[in-house]
Amino acid sequence: MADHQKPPNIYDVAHLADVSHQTVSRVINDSPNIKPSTRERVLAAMKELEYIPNAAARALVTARSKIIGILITDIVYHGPAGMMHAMEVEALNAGYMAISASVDPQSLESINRGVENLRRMGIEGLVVITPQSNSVSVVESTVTNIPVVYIDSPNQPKSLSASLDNFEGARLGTSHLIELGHKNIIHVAGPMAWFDALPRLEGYQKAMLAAGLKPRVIDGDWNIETGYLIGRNLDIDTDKVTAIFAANDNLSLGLMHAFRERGIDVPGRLSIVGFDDVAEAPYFEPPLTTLRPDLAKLGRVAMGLILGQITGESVEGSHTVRPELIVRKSTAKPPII
Amino acid sequence: MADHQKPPNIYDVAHLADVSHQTVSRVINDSPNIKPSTRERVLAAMKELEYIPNAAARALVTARSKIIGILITDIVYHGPAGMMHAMEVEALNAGYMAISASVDPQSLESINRGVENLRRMGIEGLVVITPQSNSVSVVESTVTNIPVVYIDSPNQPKSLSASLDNFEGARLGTSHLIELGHKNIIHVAGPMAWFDALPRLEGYQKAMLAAGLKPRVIDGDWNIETGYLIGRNLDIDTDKVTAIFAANDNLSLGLMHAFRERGIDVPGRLSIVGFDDVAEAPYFEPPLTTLRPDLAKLGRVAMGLILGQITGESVEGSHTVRPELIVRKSTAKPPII
DNA sequence: TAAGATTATGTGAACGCTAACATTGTATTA
DNA sequence: TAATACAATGTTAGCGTTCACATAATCTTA
Repeated sequence: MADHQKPPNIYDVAHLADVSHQTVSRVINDSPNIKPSTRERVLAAMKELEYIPNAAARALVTARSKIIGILITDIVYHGPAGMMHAMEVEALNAGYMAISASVDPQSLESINRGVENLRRMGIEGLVVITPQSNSVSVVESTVTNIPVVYIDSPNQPKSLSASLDNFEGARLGTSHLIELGHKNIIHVAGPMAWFDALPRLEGYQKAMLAAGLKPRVIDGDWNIETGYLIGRNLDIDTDKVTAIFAANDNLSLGLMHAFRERGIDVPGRLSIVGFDDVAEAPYFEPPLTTLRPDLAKLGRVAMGLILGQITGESVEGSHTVRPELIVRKSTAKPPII
Repeated sequence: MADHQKPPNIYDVAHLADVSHQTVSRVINDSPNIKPSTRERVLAAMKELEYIPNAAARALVTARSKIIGILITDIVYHGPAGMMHAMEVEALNAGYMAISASVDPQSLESINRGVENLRRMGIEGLVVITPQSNSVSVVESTVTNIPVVYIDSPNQPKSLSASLDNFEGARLGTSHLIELGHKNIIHVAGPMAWFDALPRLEGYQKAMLAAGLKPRVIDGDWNIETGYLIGRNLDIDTDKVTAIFAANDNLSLGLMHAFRERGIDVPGRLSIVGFDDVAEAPYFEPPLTTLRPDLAKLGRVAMGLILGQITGESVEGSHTVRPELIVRKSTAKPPII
């Protein structure tokens, strides 16, 4: 309540340390050719005054905000905390600050507003987390003159991207079932408006065809409820289905919930593989075999790409992070039918 | 790849619109006393040049960054996306940008660094999401001269806070069990280093005592695994335990997992109430009765408090958000033992 | 229509910092 | 010791805004 005095500036520090303001600036920026004793005097003065450099002034004169923007076009399924944190740390290590805006992927206006706000802050680069198709083009057309990196978007020649190797993950999961001896394996696919869904489908198909098996796909989305409904209606006897590769853990959870209701034993009668390895997966009933994506790594990679772009180290192509197969109790050898 | 020319400034716009730079500034800031025709000319010029106001320059001269900092001291359990999003939107509506830093609550250095980084950006206010005890004092001593609001911290007379009404939530959940006819209800508590844990315990106790029942508490933490271990070892027969109020959904999930292994029917033999209403709760086996906190609202409230502080509308005291009881299948009348 | 009030616009300075150049001090070499 | 190099520091200007003030244009009202 007492004194809301103006915060100290570089001149105040200079005055106290009895040097020019430029020398203070040099100390702040670790310039060479500063006498150690001088540096210490300045440092002491900064400490005494509790001096904090004014980011705005610096950004104004250098034309570099030291801020990276993160545009999150979907909040529920993606952009989990771990990934954000990883990105933040990566940025910080390079002297950058990360700032995020979450927008509604369905609304162009929302996306535009988000981008606009980030740009107003003077971001030097942008990471776009956009698991859905429509958002990309909007961003692409809106944001020019700063580097952009996409997470989870399909590889686009013109722009950089970091993505999960969904194809390989799906192949891995499906192969696991095939190796156990399953022949009739269904894939419950994710929504095709999402980038992740298609390569997961393709990875499944690839593995099936490679083993001489016939792929069979049921359309789904990412919701537990959908898995549940599919599970309730699925006829597993006609085609002697013994395994399901679901496009994500939610679907798996819903499926298993339905099967339990129907008295279909997992994995005795039916094996299930999910995708995502959500935190609860080990405690599903039964614990779920699934693919674990290293999202933190994905975030790090993406941030690394952006920083590389900014500092001019040209990095090319698209970078991919491979998920790991986590085998739990939801998969077993097929029953003899 | 073509022209990386310097972005246009206010003078460029002024020139094109044939007015002074100050008039452009007025248009940007919606000043009164601008002739409509002039405004339109300026607006057109801004559009043509794709002019974006330079936030740094503005922040420099106004000494207001229009940025609110959010310090997240724990990333795993809290600060879920929904809350962040709500805060962001709230800030945006007031013309502010939210910027977050996530830090390790165990490391004072990490906390300090996080605060430091935020302050360097010139934040005008700070929201601290700190469900653990130790962090608060650090922030309190470090951050002076800008308003701070705590989320989920205990009510502190000197600083503002927004928090979940854990006490009331716990009372609600316990009362639900009591109303069903349960007498021997155990509380599996959360870790006491977390602010949320104690009021949940107290709310449970209050409800029990009010009904003339004897509280019985088992120490836990927030982890599924812990719930599982407790569930495996719990003797429910000696004391004729018929219900458990767990401090969160994770514990409930672990407990139920253990009970299923042991052949203890939920809710036939044992009723369970959780806390949090995680997304998977409806698909637990059985679907979990739990308390749903409106985290988005909590975020909104907190951001509202900060903005109020900044704009000078003094808001007093601490604000609380009451969770809602969601009754599902994990609770039923007690069995006759 | 002249005086005052009000609306609309312009001018210069300042915010706090760094870049570029200028100057001084100190060490090195001939 | 003088000439030179280089290290250490200082001086000035400018980044793109808004603020405070000054001025010009227009509207009232007597």
